[in-house]
Amino acid sequence: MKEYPQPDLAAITLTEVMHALSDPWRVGIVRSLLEAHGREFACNELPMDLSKATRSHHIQVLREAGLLHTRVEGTKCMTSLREEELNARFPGLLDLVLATEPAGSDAGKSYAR
Amino acid sequence: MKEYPQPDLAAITLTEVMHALSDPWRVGIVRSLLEAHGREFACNELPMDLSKATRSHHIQVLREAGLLHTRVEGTKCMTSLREEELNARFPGLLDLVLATEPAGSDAGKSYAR
DNA sequence: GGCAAAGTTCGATGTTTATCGAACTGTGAA
DNA sequence: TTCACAGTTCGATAAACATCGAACTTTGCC
Repeated sequence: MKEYPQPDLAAITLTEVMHALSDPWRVGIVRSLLEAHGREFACNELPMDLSKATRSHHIQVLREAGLLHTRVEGTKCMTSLREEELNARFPGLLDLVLATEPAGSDAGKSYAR
Repeated sequence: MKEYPQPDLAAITLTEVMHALSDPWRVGIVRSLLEAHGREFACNELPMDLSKATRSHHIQVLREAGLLHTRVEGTKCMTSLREEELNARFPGLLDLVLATEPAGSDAGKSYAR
């Protein structure tokens, strides 16, 4: 598979990270990863009702904004949160995501739009 | 002039507020208001190199996302940050804006793109 | 080799967005 | 009332974005 270049977090602006988090699906992904406490996810493990292409797109946006790390493992690509780095560069950001309850707070497994 | 309806912050999602802050001009406005420590600004006091129409647009986006309060005073409209409410609803958000230095950190008075 | 599984890339499409100038609306003052 | 000032609203335009199905690429496995 491909290589996954990781941007240097120092070069990411607040605006860019905010843009990455301005989509409900993407906030949902970050929240899931936060709640999973370090566990990695394969793309299609994320319970989103979207096509493969769109899912891949959202993960790419998050990766390019410095939020995600992706490791290739066989045919899968395991994705995790760059938690420590993010806490250093944008202190309070992840806490905010975790503390702010999702829009449709009835949602259980799969993300609400 | 018009009335300025204020949304209830409880109804604003994290995604919406993130979207409002996903533009460099708008982050600049919020940062200015934060640094001004409670002082109100008239629209055209904000040192942005944009047309009146665009400036008005950005302020509207921020207002509709619950970030700004606008008070009519004569022909001007004085704008301020809903600081306390925001700290209650999105704890850490404004600290984050304040703590994260602007992109072009050489910028002095007027906002960098 | 042949095949399935997991992602990515490639158009295409429809929606949203930022931006502007121009026209409009109130307000206050001469 | 006439004028200027501060904002808003209205097209219009160009760029960015979300979304999908289809085609493609890698990898692992039989």
